[in-house]
Parts: sequence; C-alpha cells; structure tokens
Amino acid sequence: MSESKRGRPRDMEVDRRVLDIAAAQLVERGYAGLSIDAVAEAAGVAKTTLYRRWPSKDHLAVAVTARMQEADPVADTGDIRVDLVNYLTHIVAAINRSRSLGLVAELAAAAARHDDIGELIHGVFTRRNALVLALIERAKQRGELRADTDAVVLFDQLAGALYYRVLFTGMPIDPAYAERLVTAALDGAVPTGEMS
Amino acid sequence: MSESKRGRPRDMEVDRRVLDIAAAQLVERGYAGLSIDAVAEAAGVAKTTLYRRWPSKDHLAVAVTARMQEADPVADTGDIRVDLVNYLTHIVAAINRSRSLGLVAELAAAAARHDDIGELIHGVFTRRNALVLALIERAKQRGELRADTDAVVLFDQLAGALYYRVLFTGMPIDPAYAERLVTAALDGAVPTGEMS
Amino acid sequence: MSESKRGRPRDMEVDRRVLDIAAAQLVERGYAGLSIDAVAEAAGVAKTTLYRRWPSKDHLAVAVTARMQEADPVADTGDIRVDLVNYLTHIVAAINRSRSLGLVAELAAAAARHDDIGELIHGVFTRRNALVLALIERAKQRGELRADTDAVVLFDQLAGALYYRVLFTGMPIDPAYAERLVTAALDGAVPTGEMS
Amino acid sequence: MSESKRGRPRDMEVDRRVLDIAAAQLVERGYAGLSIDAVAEAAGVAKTTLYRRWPSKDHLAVAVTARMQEADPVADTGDIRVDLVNYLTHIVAAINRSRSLGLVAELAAAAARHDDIGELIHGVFTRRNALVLALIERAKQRGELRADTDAVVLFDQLAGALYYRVLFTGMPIDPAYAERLVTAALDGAVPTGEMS
DNA sequence: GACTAATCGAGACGGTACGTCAAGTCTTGTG
DNA sequence: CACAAGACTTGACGTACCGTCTCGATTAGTC
Repeated sequence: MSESKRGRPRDMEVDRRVLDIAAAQLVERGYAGLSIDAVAEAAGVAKTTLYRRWPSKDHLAVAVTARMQEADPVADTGDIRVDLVNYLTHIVAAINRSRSLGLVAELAAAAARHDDIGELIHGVFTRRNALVLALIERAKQRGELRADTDAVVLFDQLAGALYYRVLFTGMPIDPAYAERLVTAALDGAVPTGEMS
Repeated sequence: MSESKRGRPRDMEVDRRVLDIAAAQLVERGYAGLSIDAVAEAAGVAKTTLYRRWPSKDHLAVAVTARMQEADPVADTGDIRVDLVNYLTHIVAAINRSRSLGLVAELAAAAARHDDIGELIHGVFTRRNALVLALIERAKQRGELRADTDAVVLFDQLAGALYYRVLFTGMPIDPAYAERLVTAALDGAVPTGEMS
Repeated sequence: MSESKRGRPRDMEVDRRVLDIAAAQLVERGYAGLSIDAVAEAAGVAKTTLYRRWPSKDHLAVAVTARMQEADPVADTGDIRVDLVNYLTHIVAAINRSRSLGLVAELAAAAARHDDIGELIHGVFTRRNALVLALIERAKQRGELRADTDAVVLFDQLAGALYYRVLFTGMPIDPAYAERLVTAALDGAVPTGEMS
Repeated sequence: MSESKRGRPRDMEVDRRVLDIAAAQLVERGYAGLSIDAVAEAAGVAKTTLYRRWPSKDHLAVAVTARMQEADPVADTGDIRVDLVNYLTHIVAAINRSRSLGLVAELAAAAARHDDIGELIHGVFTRRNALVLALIERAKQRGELRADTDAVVLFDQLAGALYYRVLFTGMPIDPAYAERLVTAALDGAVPTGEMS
C-alpha cells in the first residue's frame, strides 16, 4: 500500500536550514537578491538538493513566505469594529516592517507567471484570511453586521485598500488609516436613511 | 533662458518606435519576455541608445505602461453609483484582457526595488485616479455622498479590492463583482440606523 | 595524496574543440577578429564554459598559441653554424606565413597588460628556446664555440634581430638574412686579432 | 594653384594640448587605458576635432610616441664599443622606466593591423636608428670594425636582443646586459683564428 | 554482507539576458 | 570651414543567475 521506502531518506534538517537562510536573504536583500547559488552555499548544501525539494526559485520563495506567516492574531472581542481595526493594524505593522512589500509584489508576479505557484499563493492567502472571514460571519450572526453582508467583499475592501495604497499609490499606511478604513467600510458613504 | 540646445538632438521617432515594440513584447510575452536586446533589434536601434533614455529594463517597462493608460473613460452621469460601477467595470475588463495582471505585479515589484521607479509608478496611478477622485468630490457636493466621506479611502477600497482579489486570492472578477463592491462601499455593512 | 576529484569532471573534448576553433579564427581574422562569442557559438559551447577555463580573451589567445608551437625542429648536425641557420630559417618561414606577426605583437602587449599572462607567454618562449640553448651548449663543449660564450645572449641576438627587424623596422626577413645573422653573430664585427 | 585657404583655420594649440594629455594617459594607464573620449574631454575638445587630425586611436598613439622620442643622445667618442654601450644603456633605462614596454608591443600590433600605421612606426624607428647606423659606419671607416660589417644587421642584433629579451622571455635587462651584448656582438662566438 | 535505491556534495554545463565600454560616425548649432 | 556638444551605430566584453547534468560518496532498507 505504502510506497516502498527504499534509498537514503531525506535529511529534514536541510529543509529547515535552507528555509532559514532563504528567509534571511529575502528580508535583507529582497527577491532579486535571493540567489539559489548563494542560499545553497550558505546552507552548505548542493544546488541539486535544493531543486529536489523546490522545483524553482519561485517555489522556494513561496515556501519561505508560507512559513513566515503562520500566526496572525485574530481575537474576537465581540466588537467587530475593534477586531477589524486590530487585525488591520497588525498587517500594517507587518508591511511597514522589513521588505515584505516588494516580496508580496514579486510573489503576485510569480503567481501570474506559473499556475501552480498561483495556487500556492492563493492557498496561503486563503488560509490566512479564513479566520477573519469567520470573525465577520460571527458578527453577522450576532446582528452586528447586516445579514446580507458579503464577508469576502468586505474583507477585500479592507485588505485590498491597504495593499493598493502602499503598492500602487505609494502613500503611507498607519494605524489611523486602518481605523478610517474600517469606519468607512462599515458605515458606508451615502447619507443615513438614503440607502437605495 | 532655456538651456542652450547643443549637440545632436535626440531622435523622438526612436522613443515612439521603441515604446511601441516594447509594448507589443510586453503584451505578447509578459514581463520576463521583454528583452532589451530584442527590443533594440526589432526597433532597429542600438542597445546603448535604449540605455541612454531608460537606464534599466524596469524603467522602460514603466515608460511603456505610463503611455499605455492615457485615457480611462470617466463619465459623470450625476449618479455616483452608476459612474463608479462603470469605471470599475472598465478596469475589470482591462485586467481580464491580456496579460496586464502579471505586468501590474511586476511593476509594483520594480517600484519596491528602485525608489525612482516607485515615484514613476505612483505618479502614473495618481494621475490616473485623479479624475475619479474629482468625480467623488462632486458627488459629495451634490449631497449624494456624505460630506465627511474620504474620497481617497473610498477609492482605495474599490480599486484595492479589485486588485487584491485577483492578485492575491486568485478569485475571478467580473462586472457583477464590481457592482457588489460599489454597493457594499456606499451602503456600509452595519444595519441602518445603528451607526456609531 | 591528490586533491579529491569531486564534482562533474570537465569535458576535455571542449578544450580541444574550442582551441581548434579559436586557432582558426586567430589565423583567419587576426587577434581583433577573435571573438569569445563567436568561438563559443562555433564550438557549440556556452560562453560561461569558456570563461571558466580562460578568464579572458587574452588568456584564451595565449592558450591557443601555446598549443600551436609544440614542435619546432631542432636538429643537431654537429655544425652549429648550419644548425642555427636551419632553425632561424624555420622561424623566418613561420613568421612570413600567416598572420603570426601581428599575433606575436598582440601577445607581447597582453603580457604587458596582465602579469599572469606575462608568465604564460614567457613560459612558452622559454620552453621553446630550451632546445636551441642546449644545442649551443653542446657546441661550446665540442669547442665549436668559445667556452665563455653566453648562450642566452647569443640566442637573444639571433631571435631578437629577427623579430625586431620585422616588427619595428618593417624590413623583410628571408633565409639569406638568417644566414647573414648567424655569420655576424658567430664571427663578430671587429677585425680578426684585434679583440680586446 | 594652391589649395584655397578658406574657412576657419585650425587651432594649432589643440594639437599640443591633445598630444600632451594623450601622452599622460598613455604613460599612466597604458594603451588600453587611452580612451579617445577621455582625451577629448580632458583636452576640452570635441571628438570630431580629434578625428579630423588623427583618423584613429592608433594614429593618435603613434603621433604621441613619435613626439616622445625626439632626442636619443648619440655621442661619438671614437670608441665604438663605448658608444654602443652608452646608447644601449640609454634605451635600457627608457624601457625600464614607465610603461613604454606594453606601448611598444601595442604599436607593433597596430603596425600589423594597418599598413599606413606600419609605415609610420617603421619611419619612427628608422629615423631613430639612423644616427647609430651612421656611428657604426664611421667606425668601419676608421677600421675599428671590419669593412664587411653589415651595420643594419649589427644594430638589429643589439636592439633586437634587448626587446626580445624583455618582451618575450620576460628576463630583466640592465646596463650589465647591455655591455655583455656589445661584447658578444663585436667579438663573435667562435674561437679566435677559427673563422671560416 | 551484498544489493539496491535514493540522497547528498561538488561543480561543470547550456542558456539567456544584462548592463557596460570604447571606437568611430553623424547631426545639430555657433564662431 | 573649424569647433563643441552630444546622439547614434556597432560590436564585443565580462557577469550573473537559472536550472540541468554528471560524477563519486553516503546512507538507508532488502535479500
């Protein structure tokens, strides 16, 4: 039933060491500065060993980022407004720290280059977002949000604004912006009582 | 008054021809498929001539895209809801057509790589968005939108959601999504009459 | 004892093919006409492979010439006068044939540019001259030449005159000149019996 | 009859300034380090102006060297042995000083590349050598040298040995070598009284 | 203990593009 | 005309990575 386990087994220590070093390079020198040769050398590992695990530089980069964002704190205080601001503030901090910005863009580009990488990336984001979507759903059931609220659309509005602003318009993001964002999304833009 | 114009003047025809060809390559073969050598050859121009005008491949790519998006149609029907849906629908179509997706991501990455490119990109988006921001402002003055609406935040929510969704979560975007987006942004998520 | 031979071994066939083609280019089109790109292409080899073995165009050229002059015929007839004339005549023929002249000058220039190349070139000439120096030594022991004859000086006079004449003064060299040269060097210029 | 002398006359000052600067570059950075662009810039002169006078870099280099070696001291003491040693010692000093070595080789290479440059170079050497050849001729007439001495061959032996030694074998040259050289050339290598 | 099968380290290799450099030509406008 | 300025062509150079390959040496489990 199980595939026969013959031959020398993989050294799991290698995975750890390579990902650590690749993460370091990625943070220090950006995506373009992540060189397979350099990582292999620094990890004391042959390039072939690298390619046996990650079929391309893009795959390695995705693996690194997947491991980097394991735990985003999502607390449910019962006040959706507060919870969302907290969460966005956390993301804002992560973006402003380190080089993660360029990295995120490069990953999106890699996703557009290769379908399989696209799936990996999308999986990463989907898993990361699931907790917040659940949060929103619970607020709907509590009646804090309208029953017809589309959780995904709401979340897209929030997270999307953040990335769009910083990536494309180059404007800064900070906790105050996160708060304005949540307010705007929750309250809407039309005058009260005039909804269609 | 003006700096004396000495020496052989630049051949403006070259700019046109190079940008045309680069645009074609970009659309046909994507960002990675844009090769300075190939463009130079196809344009019948020396590589050095290219580098005299655009100091790197990234710069050329930015120049190309800047020229590509001259006119996005922004009509003011007097109904902001309709105008925004129209505009977003137009962007959705542009994104779904051709390879522009990967290109956008690559440009964002390039922006993160070099500061000067960042400024160029941000300028492009800023100019492109100005018309829509003005549209929103007019709707505010008409009383169609609340007076305290932050136009930039509203726009970030709309455009950002679009790009975020398609780039990072890999979900499709279509006219229906554009409509849901506008509705959500304008009407908000909290039940009517419960605004803080 | 020997350094352990790890990694993929170099393909010696490549050396042979590259040197053959480079030699051909060198002879047909001269030093300036020797292009790394062209050689790599013609040899069906990547440029990087070339640079791994010869760190610059100059190094490659030296390697080519080193291989070209493996066997200069040095016969010992017992008559030093005859032997030297034969040898010089052979060199004269080699110089007059093909482009070797410019090549020799270029190599000397390359030697002045890079120290390591200098050593290579000097090694080539040293090895090439060793046989003739031995010939001269034997003539000394036979008593054909004076015991205090400095073999190196004598050889410098002969070979040097040849190259100097053709390279710097542009005068032709031929077998007759070779003979005059040997006569002059062996017999001296002062009237007999008037030596200091 | 005379070519019409119309238009702006050439600025002779330019020639001087350019040659000065080119000479400096040549000495400081060698032949490859002599860049037309750099010379033009340093001389405050347009490249076209340079090319109007010297049709190529090689021509400029030749012009520079021609001007550099105006006066080699040739004194006639009445003792040919002494005079030759003096002269060679002077050349040895010139070679050992500065970068002239590589330069000489490059010029020889340039001579082999273009016929017209060859003629220029050969002219330079011919003129430079004329005085020494005359010296040798006078020694012949005085009976200091054998009447059948070939002055050119003798000179080739002396100067040639110098250049050959230092360019091709990489051995050092010094006044002592110059002396050994003259002795060997004048006295010959065969035992006294055994001349054929 | 021999055999088999996979991993690992090392490094050569093909390929593709990059960005740079210098030579020499051409095109302006100015004196 | 000469000249300054600088754009342009041409051609090659050397470099940097990527991803593949070929070795020999380990390191298991299997027979």
